[in-house]
Amino acid sequence: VPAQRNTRQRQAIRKVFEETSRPLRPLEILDLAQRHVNSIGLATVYRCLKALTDEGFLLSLTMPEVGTLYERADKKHHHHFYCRACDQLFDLEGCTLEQGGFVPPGYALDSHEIFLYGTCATCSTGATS
Amino acid sequence: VPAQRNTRQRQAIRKVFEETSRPLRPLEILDLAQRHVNSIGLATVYRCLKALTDEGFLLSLTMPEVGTLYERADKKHHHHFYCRACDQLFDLEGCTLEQGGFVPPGYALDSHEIFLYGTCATCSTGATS
DNA sequence: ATATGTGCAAACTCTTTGCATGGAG
DNA sequence: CTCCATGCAAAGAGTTTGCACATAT
Repeated sequence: VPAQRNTRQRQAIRKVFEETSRPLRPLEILDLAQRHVNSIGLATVYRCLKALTDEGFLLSLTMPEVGTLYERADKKHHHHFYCRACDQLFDLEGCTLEQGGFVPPGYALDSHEIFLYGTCATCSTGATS
Repeated sequence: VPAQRNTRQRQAIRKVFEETSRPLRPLEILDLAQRHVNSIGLATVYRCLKALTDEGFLLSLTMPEVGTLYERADKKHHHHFYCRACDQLFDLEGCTLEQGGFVPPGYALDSHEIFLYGTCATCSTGATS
């Protein structure tokens, strides 16, 4: 990770995530960051999001039907619940995969998606690529 | 669902999915469909995919890092395992959410994503929209 | 015969990149 | 003073849409 300059733009984006814990879309981030540095452009937002993700401050999250969002990386492992009614994303405490189907009381579950990433049996075994 | 004409293009796309059970990307579908009807265009592929999804023949699946894929809707409920090594998507038997962390033997799990969709407690309770 | 489906190209959205200028170190 | 980061605009991917023509019914 090369050294990062502490520009006003980068500070502004950091501040946005210090002010908000919910996952944010790039355009929301641009809008919120412009309140601190009004000349900031979308390309800079994208570049900073990438840099902040690489340096471990942010995590990116691509949610089917919703798009790509960014959130702080220092939250503990969790998953997300998207409410189609209010178009908002909620963090879920704990991990459904480990805990067996935990959904907060009062939440009505329509559907779910589980994606697993790794190495398949064939690739694990022999192949050096 | 309005009546659908049984065009050669639509037949070709149906045939592609009868020949392959793994999830396919739009460009792969175009390529495979062109073997049956070589004049078919990408816009038609997209329109047919939408129509075939609406009529329940296909399901679409947007996988983070991988993109949007389509697969036949008549498979039983399952999830997917993406192997980063071979860039292939595998169907998983059964549902991890219900069965508690099932991963086939030999598969090495790097990471996972779980997305839940529905209505949150607040929206469930009062609000008529 | 008639209206829906198709093919092409243009439009759109989201994201990335090239280049000249600005500012952190 | 030097180089990295920024802002803008253009370029790319992926997907959708307008329009004239083809074709299933």
